[in-house]
Parts: sequence; structure tokens; C-alpha cells
Amino acid sequence: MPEADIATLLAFFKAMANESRLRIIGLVAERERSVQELAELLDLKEPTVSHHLAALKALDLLHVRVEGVTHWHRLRPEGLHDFNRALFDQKDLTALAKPEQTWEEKVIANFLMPDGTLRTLPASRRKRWVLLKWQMSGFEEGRRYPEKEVNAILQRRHPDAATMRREMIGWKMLAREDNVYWRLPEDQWEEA
Amino acid sequence: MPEADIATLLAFFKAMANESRLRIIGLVAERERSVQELAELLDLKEPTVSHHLAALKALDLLHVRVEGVTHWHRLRPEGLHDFNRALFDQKDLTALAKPEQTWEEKVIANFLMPDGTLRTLPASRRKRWVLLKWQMSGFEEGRRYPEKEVNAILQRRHPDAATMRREMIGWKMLAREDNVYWRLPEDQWEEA
DNA sequence: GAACTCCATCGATGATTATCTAATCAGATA
DNA sequence: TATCTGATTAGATAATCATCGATGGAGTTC
Repeated sequence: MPEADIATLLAFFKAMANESRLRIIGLVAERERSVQELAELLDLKEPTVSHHLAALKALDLLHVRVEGVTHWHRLRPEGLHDFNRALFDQKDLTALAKPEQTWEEKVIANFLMPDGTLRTLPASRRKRWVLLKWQMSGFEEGRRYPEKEVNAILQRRHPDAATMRREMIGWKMLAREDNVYWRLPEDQWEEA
Repeated sequence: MPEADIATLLAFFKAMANESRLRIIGLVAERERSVQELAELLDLKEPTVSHHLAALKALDLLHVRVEGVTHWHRLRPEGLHDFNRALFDQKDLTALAKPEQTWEEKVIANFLMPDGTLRTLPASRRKRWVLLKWQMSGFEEGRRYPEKEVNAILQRRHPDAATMRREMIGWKMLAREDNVYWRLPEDQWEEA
């Protein structure tokens, strides 16, 4: 397993948090089992077993040997042990505390190209707002920027500086007078 | 933790199979946290956090220190390690395959005292039937038992041999002639 | 005692998921 | 090719569970 990021552990625990799947693990730990056989032993229908096996396979916990139309499943115990290690050393445990990316961070990550420029300006108004807010870090409070400089700053991210400038003013992030711009205090910015 | 029965493990995995609870674990692993604080960090409302904490407390994974109206929660790492051990040694793993106790096995377990004798003869006719059936293992087919021997066998489990003997005959588990008893074939026993 | 703070409980709501039937697929066999 | 068999996929349904607002309880402060 890669590193113990919260998503990986969560997927693992979700897979194990079901009685049918736990019992399947027990059964395929003993020896190879076919879908039919498992359905019989667990008193479930075959599609249900198939569904559970798919969940376990997605985590690479099973080995499948195909023999004609029969699929023989057995446990890959290393899979289990990988998760074991990941979970129970303290370093990884506290790593769970690290918050996930927020929605805004994800939006930014999605629109950012490797060179740091924006792929496009999002069509969604709310996403555009996130990206404009993000670009405000290019402006210091208390400084005055001629239009030419504003454009230069914005074009580091996307060529359509005019649109971005206009919307920043609309959201009250920037103010303008006589073609000179300045950053407004963050608590005055409007919400999307 | 006691032994790794499937119900215990299932409860543990269900508790861990939730992102909010995983992140709570990460946060309380670092240091003590109040409900408020967790709600803030996780961007959840307090009742939700309270609910998750209750789930973790039910598994004895948390330690709580009450200070005025504030409840400080921290992780009890031993709790985690107990589950760890239970899960990941192979012996316990295959134990998952063992089917749950049937109703009959539970009845027997409930009436059996540590020394192997019966606490009482159940009042319920159906439970009494289960326990009599179970005691039939003391009799071999094809052998003839004088009444004295029958009593001796039955009294290993409960002093009231007369009642048990009489009911075994009623259920056609035992037959009698001239004060000599013998076991009847299992497919002739009557159902409760 | 009144007001306030922090937390727990209750009941409702929406989302997720386990399970089923029906339909489909893919090897094997006639 | 037609048929059979074991497995998967699709779609529907029902149960479970996460979350919330409203309310209540218990300690603290005034």
C-alpha cells in the first residue's frame, strides 16, 4: 500500500465494515472458494456475493484463479498486512488529523496547469470567485496599482485580464478610481 | 479486548468506516480536544460530533476528562492496538469463517454453568427439547442401558434425572422396556 | 435564581449501501 | 450453432447511517 492517507484507510475500513464481507474474508482465508460456494455458505444470492468480491478486489485483497467459467477466490494475506502496518504506527495515526483539501483548494488545483497558469476561466460563477480570491494574493493592501500593473499581475495566471479585473471590482476585492486600483480589506469582499 | 469474534471486529470496523470519525481519531491522538473544538475543525455541528464520540466511546477508544462543562477527549491508543492484534494474526482471521452460534447453541451456552452442569431445566418446552437432544450424545446407538446407568449419565448435567428421562421418552429419543433403555435413531426423534 | 456555556439526546431528513430479480456475458459442451 | 453453467451488470428497493435543528441537562458566573 502507498502511504496511509485517510482516503485509503477509509476505503479499507468501509470494505471491512460489513458482516458478509468479513465472513467472505474468513472463508477465502481457509482455501479457494467459488462464487456459488460462498453464496451457499453465506446464504446470499450470487450477485450479492459478486458485489462484495468486487469491493474486496478493488482493494487488492483477493487473488482470483479462473478455471473454465468458475472463478476461484482466495485471500492475499499480504494485502491485509499492508493495511495493518499503515494503520497502527503512531506517525500515520496522527496523519489522519491533517484535514482534507477544502473544496476551494480542489477548485484551484483543478484549474491550475503545471506551469502555474489557469487552464481556463471557469464557467461557474462560484468557481470563478474562488480563483479571483486566490489571485488577490498578488496585491498588497495599502498599495496603489496603475492599470498596466494590474493587468501584468493577472496575466501571470490567465490572458483575459480585463474580465478578471472587472469581476474583482464587482466582488469588491479591488477598487478603482482614475484608472488606479487598490486592494480592499478582505472583510469587505462579497461572498459568492 | 476479549477474543476476535466477528461481532466485535465488525463493530470496530463500522466505527472506523467513517471519515469524520477517522479524523476525530487523528485529532484526539495529537492532544485533548473538546467537542466544540472538534466541531470547528471538522466543520460539523456539535450534535454530530457528540454522536461520533459516543460511537468511539462505546468501543472504549477514548478517554474523557471533565473540566467544568467542558469534556476533553483523548485517544486511548491501547484500544486501537487490542483490535490490531485481534485482527491480524492468521488464527483469528480464519475464525471469521466460523458461522455464528445457532439459536440452539446459544440456548445451551446460556444454561450451561462453568462446571458443565445445567443451571436449571428451562421452563420453555422448546428449550428443554434442545437441552435433551444435546444430552443424547451421552448415549450410543445399539447399546442397552439399565435405568441406574441412564440416571448416572443424566445426572452429570442436572440432578432431576427422572424428568429428563421421562421427556426423552416422550420425544422418542429413548425407548424403554422392562426398565432397560436404548437410544432411538435420530430421524425418529420428534421435533419440538 | 437568572443567564450563560458546553454537551447530550431526540426526531427528522437525506445519502449511502446491501440485497434482490432480471438480464447479460463468456466459457464449455453437445 | 445451440445450449448449459457460473459469474457479472443493471436497476429497484429497503435498511442503515450521518447529519442537522430543537430541546434539555448540568455546571458556572453574575
